[in-house]
Amino acid sequence: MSEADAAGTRLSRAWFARHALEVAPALVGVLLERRTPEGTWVRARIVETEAYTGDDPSCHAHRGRTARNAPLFGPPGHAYVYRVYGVHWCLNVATGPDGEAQGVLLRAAEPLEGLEVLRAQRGARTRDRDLLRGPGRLTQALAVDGDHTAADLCADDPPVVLRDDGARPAIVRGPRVGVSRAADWPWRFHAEGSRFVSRYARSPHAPPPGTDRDRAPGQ
DNA sequence: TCGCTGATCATCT
DNA sequence: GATGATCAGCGAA
Repeated sequence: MSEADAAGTRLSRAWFARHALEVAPALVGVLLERRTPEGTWVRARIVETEAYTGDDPSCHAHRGRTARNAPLFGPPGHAYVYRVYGVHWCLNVATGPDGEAQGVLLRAAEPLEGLEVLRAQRGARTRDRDLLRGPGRLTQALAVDGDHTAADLCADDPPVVLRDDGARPAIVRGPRVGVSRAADWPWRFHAEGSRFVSRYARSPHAPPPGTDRDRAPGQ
């Protein structure tokens, strides 16, 4: 299947120029596509996302703009890729108005096409369920790394294509995974019943549930 | 399937 | 110098 054969419409910059809490659930069910160097396509359906904003103590941009987090400030629709634990990469998409720090982390996806390509990246023995289950696994399988930060995903030939084919899975909302601050904010969204959603793990550094002093604003 | 542990380094204080 | 928006591998249940 070529890009021209793909059903649905690519997500526009205007689509991303909304609040992260609106974009994050809307991204669940969206197609995530990556063209290999050989010209074949890998396709997956996003099943899990998390929202981050500058008001949020766990957001990288909470303390202001730095060289690393600059892509989070926009323009919307640009990638923010960062290294975590010195080992893995995480892929975000900037959202909200240009100049405001907001983004959505892509945490997990269900592989649809090009499974052999994903296995080549992740290891031949990797179970299908684990190919894209988790933000670090997702970037490894799709060969996304720091070279892609600040890339415009709404451009003509982006490294990663986001496409809406009309799928509207039921969405579950809950606390985010692995964050040590604002751990109780229900800013994680995932497809109900999906086997490809990452396992929920509260950060070992997070305070006990219910003790966060900051409450999620307006939610 | 769950819980635990070490790996490993860019970024920021 | 401390700290993670994580993962693989292991043993236990």
